[in-house]
Amino acid sequence: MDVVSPELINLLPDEIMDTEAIIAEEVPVSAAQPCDVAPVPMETDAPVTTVTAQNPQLCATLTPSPLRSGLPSQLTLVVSSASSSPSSTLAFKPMFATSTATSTRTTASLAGASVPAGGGLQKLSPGSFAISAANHQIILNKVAEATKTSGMGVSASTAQVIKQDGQKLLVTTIGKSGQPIMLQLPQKSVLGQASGDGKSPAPQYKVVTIGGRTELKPVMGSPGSPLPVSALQAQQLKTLQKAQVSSAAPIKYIITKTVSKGLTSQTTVSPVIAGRVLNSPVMSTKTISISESLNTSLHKKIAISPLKSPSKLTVVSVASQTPNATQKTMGVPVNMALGQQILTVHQPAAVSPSKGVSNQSAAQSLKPVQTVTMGGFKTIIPLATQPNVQQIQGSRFTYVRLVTSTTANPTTLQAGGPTTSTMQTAKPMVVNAGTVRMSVPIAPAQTMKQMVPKSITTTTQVMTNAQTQQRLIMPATSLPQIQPNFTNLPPGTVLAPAPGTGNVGYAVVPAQYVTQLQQSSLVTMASSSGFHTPTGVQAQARLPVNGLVTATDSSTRPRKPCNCTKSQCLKLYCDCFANGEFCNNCNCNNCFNNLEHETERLKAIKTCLDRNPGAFKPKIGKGKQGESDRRHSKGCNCKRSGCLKNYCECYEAKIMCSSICKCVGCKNFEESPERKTLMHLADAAEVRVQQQTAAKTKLSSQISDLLTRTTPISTSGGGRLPYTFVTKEVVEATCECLLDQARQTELSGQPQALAERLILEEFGHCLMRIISSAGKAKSDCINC
DNA sequence: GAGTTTGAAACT
DNA sequence: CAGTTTCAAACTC
Repeated sequence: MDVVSPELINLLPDEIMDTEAIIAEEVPVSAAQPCDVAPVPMETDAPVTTVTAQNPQLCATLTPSPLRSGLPSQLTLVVSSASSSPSSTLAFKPMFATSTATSTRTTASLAGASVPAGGGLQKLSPGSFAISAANHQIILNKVAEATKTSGMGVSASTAQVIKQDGQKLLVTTIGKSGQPIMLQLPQKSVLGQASGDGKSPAPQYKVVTIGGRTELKPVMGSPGSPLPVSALQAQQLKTLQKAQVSSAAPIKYIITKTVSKGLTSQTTVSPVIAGRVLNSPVMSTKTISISESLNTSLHKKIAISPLKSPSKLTVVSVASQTPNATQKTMGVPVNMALGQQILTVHQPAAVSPSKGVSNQSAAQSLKPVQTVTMGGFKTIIPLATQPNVQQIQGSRFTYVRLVTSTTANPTTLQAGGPTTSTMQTAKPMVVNAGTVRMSVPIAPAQTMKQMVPKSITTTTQVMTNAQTQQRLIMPATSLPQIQPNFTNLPPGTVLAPAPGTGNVGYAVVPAQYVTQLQQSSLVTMASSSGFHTPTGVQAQARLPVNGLVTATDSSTRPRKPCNCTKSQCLKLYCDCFANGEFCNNCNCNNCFNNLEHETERLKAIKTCLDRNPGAFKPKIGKGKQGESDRRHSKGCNCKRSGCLKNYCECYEAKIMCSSICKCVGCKNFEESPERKTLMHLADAAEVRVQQQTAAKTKLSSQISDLLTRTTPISTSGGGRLPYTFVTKEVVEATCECLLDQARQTELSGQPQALAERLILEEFGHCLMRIISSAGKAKSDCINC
């Protein structure tokens, strides 16, 4: 039973906790459902996860698991294995301690009696999902909070892998936007390395988001091990895509992850527009190589946070590790599917936020794949492909509601859901069982764990009942809830489990902080466990008007640190707070603008919103025609600065004061000579700075080049001779030699051509002597 | 770096 | 809504 902090519950918006709509979709899973019989729900309004397998047929349903504790998660795959290994079960445990019992229960609940509880599953890693070839099921189970990873008694020796030749696992999720996600295990895929079978071909795990196009798009990031897409898969994909409803050309990502021999993996995130992979350099296709080892689990999660811009996309990837070396684990990035699904982004309509329809109702209880646009915020991050993810979109941010899979019953599920299958030939099993339990941040669980110093305590528990597994049980007591207006919450805010509250509770987490925490998490994990992660999948993708996605590292986004001393950074005095960001690397004192004080922070946000519903809305509204029409939403009230100092918000924003302003003695207007003078000065200063910077860069380059080219010719040691040997005296001596040579040739009556040649030869001799002397001097210096 | 100025935010 | 206070950034020395 999960315990929710009443204090946090009070702060939870109703929208977040609304589960009624989801409950209706909650259906048990019929494990006996044959893959070839189960139709594939294609309704885009419903979350559909389809897993198809090739040789042997491997059909599965995925219910992407929520992140980390408190994020009930369950990923279920129904496997039709030709090899029918009696006990071939594979358990992928999530990075966050997933109890063995939980996985077992999940398996039992999904597979019926075919898998005895606690017996059939082989735990390869702390719980992500399990594959049971015997009962034709693959259970991807990421249980909600796992308080303890260890103690599960999982033995690597018992772990088994699926070794069917040519086996492929295709997981396709189709959502509202018609974006299938394929999880593929091609070529004798081995989903586990725990067996230590060195001869087994490198298992590959592939997650692909396909755009609206009918053809399967290339997958990147699988060097040396291309993931073949069989005709069947292609057909399935085509079928899926034909069923897609989305007419718009969505911007999507293709994420591929290849796990090679459980040692390395690469993840590539490529923005895709209308199913087309954008190879443009500016698209910042990100490839991440992540090391994995047998005793480490790689858990990747991708979070999207729109941040302050309607079209911003924050991608967070966290690699974590199971320190318990006694467990041979195979990090199967179950969350990759989740992350990728979240990552799928629709191209928002280029509409000014001011034009948008304001919907104060904020979050809505929607079908898992339904998105909500509010406050004119046109950015859409469709979670359509995510069966258990819902989007709650605010004016400047997007919430994602993760739907917890309970006991997925394909039959019931199909009945309950609008999904339909068009992949009969692919023999897919579709499980569309999702129950919204809570809105959770897209932030990685590890990140959240890292963020929250208060570790999950015993209050967080995973439901042991198979039917209610991973559900979050909310307190029966009716608690007053704050209802933060989603349209007015700080931009980029996502909801995160409150620290110390386990699976429940929410913290308003600025999107940027997700990446901030991500960075720190990576560092922490790497340093603590020796797990080296070259880079994390984190980027902020911005969706400009032209629809192209440009990924920028959030770390590069400048932000001035605040210096608050009395406001605790919980008032709009604090720029960080006002911008919806956590304080990070600030100089503030007694800062409460962090996750450790998310309760206070939520209250402060609520207070601000009560005082001013638009408190977190940008002050500088975008005009219809660009910056020329930008103006302060409220106008300034300057009295003494003439609106020509940065005290003035208009001037600071480099915009003119408008009629809205109540300033006195304003000089910040178009024809103002003072303003023009200041502008010219500012421009000139800027030019000077740029020139200086360019000059310094050029000089540095030249010096570096010079140092490089001064490599001695005659030095045997290969060291670089100091160019300082070419002193003034040396130059003069050289010139004297050359002049002397010239005189000699002139006196001897040599032709001019020959004279020039002799002079040049003399010059060469001089250089050789200089180099030789320099080398000797250097050698002498070293010897002494 | 300390002190002052300034105007937005917060408060009454 | 207006006046006052608080606050932190901008600015000056």
